[in-house]
Amino acid sequence: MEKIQKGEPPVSAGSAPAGMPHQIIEAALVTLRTEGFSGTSVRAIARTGGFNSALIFYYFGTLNGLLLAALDHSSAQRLARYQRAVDEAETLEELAAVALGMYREDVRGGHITVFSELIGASLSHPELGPQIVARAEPWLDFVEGALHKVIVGSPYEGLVPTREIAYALVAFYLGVNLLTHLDEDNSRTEALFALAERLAPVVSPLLAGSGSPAQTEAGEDTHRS
Amino acid sequence: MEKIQKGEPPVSAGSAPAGMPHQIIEAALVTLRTEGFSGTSVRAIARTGGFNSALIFYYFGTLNGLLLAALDHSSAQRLARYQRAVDEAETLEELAAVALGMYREDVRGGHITVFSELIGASLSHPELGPQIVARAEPWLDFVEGALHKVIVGSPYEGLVPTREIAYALVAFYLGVNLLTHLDEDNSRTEALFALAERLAPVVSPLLAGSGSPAQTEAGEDTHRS
DNA sequence: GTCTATACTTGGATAGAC
DNA sequence: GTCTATCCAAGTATAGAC
Repeated sequence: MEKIQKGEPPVSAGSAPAGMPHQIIEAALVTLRTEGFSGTSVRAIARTGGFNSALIFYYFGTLNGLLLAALDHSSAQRLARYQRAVDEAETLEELAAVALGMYREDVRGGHITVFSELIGASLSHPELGPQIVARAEPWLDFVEGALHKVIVGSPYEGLVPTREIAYALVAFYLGVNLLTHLDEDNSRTEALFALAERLAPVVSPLLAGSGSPAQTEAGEDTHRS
Repeated sequence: MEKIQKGEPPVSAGSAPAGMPHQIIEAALVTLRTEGFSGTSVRAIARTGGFNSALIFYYFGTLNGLLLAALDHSSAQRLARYQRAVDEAETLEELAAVALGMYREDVRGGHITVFSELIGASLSHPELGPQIVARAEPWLDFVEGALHKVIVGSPYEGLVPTREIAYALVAFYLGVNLLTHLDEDNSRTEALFALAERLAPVVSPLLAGSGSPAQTEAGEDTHRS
């Protein structure tokens, strides 16, 4: 019903570049970035890539299938690259710099745009929702790993709910990207990252082990559970 | 060309409830929430509201015109209500509680969904972008005002770039809402707000005037600029 | 002021020729 | 494997009857 039945085409989401399927994925990404989700029709993608629209159904079965494959493709590439950058960073300052670099690249390349578009789309196409959630999970792991790097060894180790904070950061990153695309000049977001860079050297020594972390000095912890 | 030319209909975006136009706006909001942007066609709205689709063009000229009017309507209502709630809050703890209440209400009512949908849409319909930006501005002011309430009188007064932080908070709120709609169970976001409520009593005393704000105690400020 | 009918365009998807 | 031709559903918008 919702599966392709003809000849079992050779591609399942997230494979290596290989001829026509790869060309189609690239065309889908370009279209998604330049036309947005609602402009990304089968016909538009085919026009962008200069191939016939029937090929999309031959290789990916449905338009959504292609879109998810395209998301996997761009996601896997970026995740691997960013992971390397984070691995090399040691201090909070360096991590902030890495984040700024990621952000700039994502804005220029429109990568997050693709993700945001599909999230927006999944609001109206509920069948996409779970698929998108699954694809956000690796990014949560990624951010959580980066958090661990700066927390381990500090007095806050074990006290900070890194999962929750990772979730918050991903949400923030997504929202910033959405808002950035509305403003033609990105001055506000740039100001934000500049602020983060200015703040990092201030927060850093705290992590290095200065004082007692989560301790209410006033006797105010009335309701604990 | 892009303006209505027939009879200069009596509604311009953001007016008070009045018969048919108001009924159309309500139908548009319901459709936006239940079907998402790409499901919110003229026909779908008319079906939802039980009126003829031609009325949309009569009263609002174009579908986008209606959508923006609908956004104005829901936005103005919520802003006024939330402003009252913030006015009554005094401490950081109370503000966190207010934020949680806003969030829960926005999720249930799908208000932010509407906003997110239109932001997503403006990626593919660039002509919408500036209109959406303009409609985000009052919310920035709102959040900045709330920030001032907690900062004034603290040692951080004048040091904290409230505008940037307001921007960050709005972005975060938007991202959280997007992600929330993907997860059928909102446990993660709830955990996040619970964290904020637990954290507020910790941060609060700092604002009350404990120590020097931006001062590295370790001799580690090697690179300042 | 409100609705019916319809013109026109574009969308996803398939069948079958090459 | 790739392309042409086509079906059918849905979209925006308008003209004109009531």
